[in-house]
Amino acid sequence: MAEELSIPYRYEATAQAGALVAQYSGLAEGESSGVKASVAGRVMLLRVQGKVAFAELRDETGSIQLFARANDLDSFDAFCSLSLGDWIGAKGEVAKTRRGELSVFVESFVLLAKARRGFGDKWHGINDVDTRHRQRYADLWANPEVRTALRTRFRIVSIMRRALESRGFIEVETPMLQPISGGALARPFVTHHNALDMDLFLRIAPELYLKRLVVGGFEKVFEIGRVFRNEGISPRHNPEFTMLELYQAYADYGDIMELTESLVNEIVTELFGASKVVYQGRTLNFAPPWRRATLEELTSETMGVEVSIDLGRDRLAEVGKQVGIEDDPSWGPGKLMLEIYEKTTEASLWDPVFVMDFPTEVSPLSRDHRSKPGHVERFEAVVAGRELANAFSELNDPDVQRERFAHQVEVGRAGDEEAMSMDEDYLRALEYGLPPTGGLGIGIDRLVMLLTDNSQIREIIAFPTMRPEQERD
RNA sequence: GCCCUCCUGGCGCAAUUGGUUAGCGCAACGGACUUUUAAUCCGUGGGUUCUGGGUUCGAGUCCCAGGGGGGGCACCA
Repeated sequence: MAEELSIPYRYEATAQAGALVAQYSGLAEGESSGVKASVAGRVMLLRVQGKVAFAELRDETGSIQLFARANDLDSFDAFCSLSLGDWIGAKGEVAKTRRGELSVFVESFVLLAKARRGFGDKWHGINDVDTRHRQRYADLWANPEVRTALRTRFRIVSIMRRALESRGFIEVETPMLQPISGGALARPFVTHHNALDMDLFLRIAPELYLKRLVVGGFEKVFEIGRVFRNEGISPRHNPEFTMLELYQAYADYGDIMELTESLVNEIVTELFGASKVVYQGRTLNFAPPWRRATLEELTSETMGVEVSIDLGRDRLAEVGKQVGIEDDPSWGPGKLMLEIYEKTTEASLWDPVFVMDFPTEVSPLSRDHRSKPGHVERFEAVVAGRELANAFSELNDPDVQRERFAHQVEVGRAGDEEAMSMDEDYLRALEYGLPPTGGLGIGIDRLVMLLTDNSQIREIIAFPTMRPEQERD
């Protein structure tokens, strides 16, 4: 109780560890700066040696040693009985010890919070992946690289916001609870509104609402936010993840390609000072212009023979069989083509490439290609073998959109749980007129993985989805 | 959802072909030490080996079921 009462409600540090180290690392061994500083942070190590004691204090910016002597510090005994993990504030002169370690020579200190649990082995930290993800608060301290990666994540989002705003986009918010789940092909989470006594879906994409805003007169909008998909968890999938979606009136997918490569390159350059980054031991070059090639060209390249939807369904089914795709009678040639591309080609693409002109069949919200029947003006930006972005010239003809929805409804009746539903309100919006519009979606988590050299999505999500722990005591 | 694999004190790890009271380091607790760097030295306590069954004279080790984790497949971003 006494201890609890003695813990202050605030503490004013005059310096942070990182800044002190940067400023005074030039001191000679045994030399004092003559400056007093107060620092606050967590005790990471403690070495008591009779009438002197050394502690490593870590704050958000780094670590600095605390040096305490019984002669100079009245509460020396209390200092020695600190636990690893305790938060303290300490004040004293900044100087180097005889051994040349920059330290705060503690004249007074105050306990800010007691750590009643330890942060694992002081050398190995916490290794158990289960514990690390369930107790992220401890993981973040025990394994500083985790905090570094998350900080990079938050910074990427921040840079992205600024970059978009500087291009005249405004950030908007649209419903997460939606009566109709649309804008992507995925299974939604379902929840219930009691007062309205109706089911609502957690959004799988903000797309259809953002385009409604364009109908309403917002010409350049973006939203960075969480979407939810009721699918399996894997090293690359979390049920909730963060997407950027943006829409630009009067633009087509060509404009969006230019925007995408410049936007991503701007983020990379601001983070690393260059357009090249190393991912999983290989260099990735984000410098524009990125390669542009059609889905069919790229697939033909890897197959060594011409592959396109012009081959017709039967020929494509044969090609699919050759590469190990088992045919599904509900698929048309477009879906087969996409399957073949994904199976044979996508993973082999390394440096950023715009994979263009998808089959209409698999792109219910994209506008028909201006010159290639059966195709839409859609691209995916593929980096390191994975889709990073998905974009298209938006379909703005309400009649065509209605047909596409109708086809989706059919597919859904046939058992595809990811099919879209008819969205009459969205069609009504289109009937008011959606100007030619280019749209883009970027998976922020995937981008962060690339830029933090992580192959595991869990590592760059602060609190990844997990099964609850079993109830204990 | 399917397949493979892992689960030992707070943390990191051990335990020979199943064989005596399950070891070690860190942390904790007590003691020594006035310039340490994972400080060192002496001492102490702490585990129903994920849970529940089973095989066996004997199970941390083998078998079955369940729980949780990880990887792969499927699905997707």
